[in-house]
Amino acid sequence: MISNKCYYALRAMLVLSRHEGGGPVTISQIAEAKGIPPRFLEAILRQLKQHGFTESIRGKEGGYILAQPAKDITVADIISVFESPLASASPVTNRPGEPDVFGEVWKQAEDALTSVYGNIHFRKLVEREDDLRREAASHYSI
Amino acid sequence: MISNKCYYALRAMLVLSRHEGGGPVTISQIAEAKGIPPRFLEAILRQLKQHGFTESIRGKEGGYILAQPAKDITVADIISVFESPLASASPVTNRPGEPDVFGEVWKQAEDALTSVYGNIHFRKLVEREDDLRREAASHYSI
DNA sequence: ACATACTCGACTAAATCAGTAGACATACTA
DNA sequence: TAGTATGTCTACTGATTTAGTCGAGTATGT
Repeated sequence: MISNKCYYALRAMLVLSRHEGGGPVTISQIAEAKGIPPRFLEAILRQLKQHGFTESIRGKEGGYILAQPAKDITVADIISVFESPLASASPVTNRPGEPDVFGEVWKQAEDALTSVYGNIHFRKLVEREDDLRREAASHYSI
Repeated sequence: MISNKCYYALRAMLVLSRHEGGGPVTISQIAEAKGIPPRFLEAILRQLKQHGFTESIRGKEGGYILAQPAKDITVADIISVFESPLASASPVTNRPGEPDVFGEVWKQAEDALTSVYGNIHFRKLVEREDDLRREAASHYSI
């Protein structure tokens, strides 16, 4: 299960990706666009910055921009900032001598998720968002 | 991330699968074998019973047995008892009119996990556990 | 009757999640 | 150099979930 915080982060990254090449986008603009509590978003964007996915510009005309090209940042990159391991790897310890049958299961699951999340970058998501908007519009015009 | 509770459930099911065809196994035996807090395990086995994966026999010589053949119960079956959706589907609501770009992503992730967890049944896990034990034993005898 | 099991509902402590608040630093502009 | 619009940092708080625990019951075999 993806947390609220992580989902906010993904949607904020989507906004920044859409503005790639344009000027910085402020916290308030993103918060407004996506309906995210601004003070919470602030913490999220800072965390993304610490992991090298966003850059910030202070002062008037400031805001946030992407620190990397949108086509190089994947959903997996962002998720792993907020959710420790992609898939499981339980905290409880087995009995001494108990064979770890599930270890391979978790590994397979993690690989499966990585191959999904790791292949979706934000450039693609922006395009997909455009498509969805067009679909929604044409739905009424037919 | 798989919770402790769910991981306990999986390991308990492994014990029951190993005893498939034999008599019932008591809570204390399973708790002892896997190092699970007994009163907690009790709740877990009851929950598994309510979902049709275990059966209980009361009184002396009682205990728990599988309600279905071990080869028909998958890891996905057990996980979905304890963790609501296999993959995400966030609780936060989008802005009205905001296209749901991530919906398809969650769906792909869920499918990927289902195809991993849904293809591992407990008969296979028991065999795998045997293999691991043999490997560990041969490691010392070489 | 008695011992050995499972059954049920309520309870609690600790951790995590979701979000808030206040004081501060920086940068542009007049 | 004052003012305003931005991001930065640390700490805090309430709600929810997780991980158990407890006490009093119910069924079964001998």
